[in-house]
Amino acid sequence: MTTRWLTSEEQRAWRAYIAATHLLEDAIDRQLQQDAGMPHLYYSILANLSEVPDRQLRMTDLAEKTKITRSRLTYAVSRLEKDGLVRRENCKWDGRGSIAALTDEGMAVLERTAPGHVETVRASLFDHLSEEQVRQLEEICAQIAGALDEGGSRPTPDEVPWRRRSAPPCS
Amino acid sequence: MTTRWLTSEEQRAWRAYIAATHLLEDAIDRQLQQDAGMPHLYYSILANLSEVPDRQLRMTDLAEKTKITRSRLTYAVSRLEKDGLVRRENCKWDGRGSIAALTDEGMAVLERTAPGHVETVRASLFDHLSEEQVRQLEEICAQIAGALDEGGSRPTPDEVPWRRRSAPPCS
DNA sequence: CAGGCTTGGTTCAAGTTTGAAACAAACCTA
DNA sequence: TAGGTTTGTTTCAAACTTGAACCAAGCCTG
Repeated sequence: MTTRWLTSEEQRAWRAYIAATHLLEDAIDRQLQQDAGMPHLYYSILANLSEVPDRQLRMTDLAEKTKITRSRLTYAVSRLEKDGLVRRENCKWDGRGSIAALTDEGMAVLERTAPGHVETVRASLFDHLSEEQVRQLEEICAQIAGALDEGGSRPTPDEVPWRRRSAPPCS
Repeated sequence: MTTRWLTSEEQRAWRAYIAATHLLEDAIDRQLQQDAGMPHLYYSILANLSEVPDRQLRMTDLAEKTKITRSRLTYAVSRLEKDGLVRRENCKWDGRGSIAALTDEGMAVLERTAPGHVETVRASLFDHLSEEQVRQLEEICAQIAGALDEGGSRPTPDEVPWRRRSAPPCS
C-alpha cells in the first residue's frame, strides 16, 4: 500500500507536539534536578510509591504504572535506594519478586519538593490552557495511552489477593 | 503563597499526558531503531535538514529547530557524520560557525525509512484521534511550546541576509 | 586597536537509557 | 516429580544525555 503521508494539519500537530514535549520535559527536569536533585522520572517513582497502600510496590507493577522498562526502573531504584529514599524488600508471596518501598526520608523529600514541582507543572503547562483544553488534553492522551498500552493494561486482577492496586492522587 | 495543587481534573490530564508521551516515545523510538538504526531524535535531525534550502543548517539553528541542547546536537551530529548521513562544514560567513549538511546518503536513508516512520506515527497517534482532536492537540501544543520557548524564539531575523529560514514539510 | 564581553561550538566526566542475555523462582505437564 | 516453559528481575556493555568547563572568533568601547 502506498504511504499515507501526514496531512499538513497533522504535520503541524506533530511538530507542535514534538516541540511542546521536548520543552516541557526540559523545564520539568531542570526544575526537579535543581530542587530535588533528581530527574522527573525518579520523582515520579517516589510519587507513585507514595500513593499506594503501604507505600510499596512490586517492581513490575511500578514499571507498569510509570510506563517504563524494567531495566530502566532497576537502575533508577538502585540510585534512589543508594540515596536512602527507597528500600528494597523481597516479596513474601513470590520468591522471584522484589518490592520497592518508599522510606520516611523518601516521603519527606517528596513532601518538601512537591510544591515546587506542582508549581512548575502549572507554570509550564496548565497556566497556558483553558479548562476546556485540559479536558481535551486528557481525552487525547487517554486515547493514545489506551491504544498503545494493550498488553500492558490487561484487566486489573482483583481476584489475586496478594496484588493490591490503588487509587491515584498527585504527580 | 500556599501551593496551588492540581485539581483532580488536572491530575488526570497530567497523568494521562505522562503515560501517553512515554508510550508514544517508546513506540516511535523502537520502530526507528529497528528500521533505520537510529533513535527518533536522530531521524528528526535528518528530516529537519532535508526540508531546508541546500539541506544544511548551522548547528545553533538546528538545535533551535529541534528544541534540544547544543551539546546533545553535537553528539548526535557526530554520530550521523560517522555514519555518513551528515557532513560538517565551516560556516563561510562566520568563522565560529559550523554547518551540518545532509549527504545524499542521508537523504536516501530518509527517503527509504520515511514511509515506515509516518506509518508508525499514524498508527500510534493519529489513527486514534478525530480531526477535531488533531486540531485541539495542535492548538494545545502550540500554546505550550510558545510559552516555554520565550528567549529561544526571538523574532526570526529576516533582515540578516546570510541566515535563511524556510518552510516546513514532514516529520 | 587592545582589552573585555558575547556568541557558536565542542569537550569531558558523570549519569542515564537501551536491549539483549543471564538468573532464578514458579508454574505446568506428562 | 523431573523437565521444560514462563515470569520477575537484574546485569552488562554500548549508546546517549547532561551541564559545566573550555576554546575560538566576533563584537564592542574606550
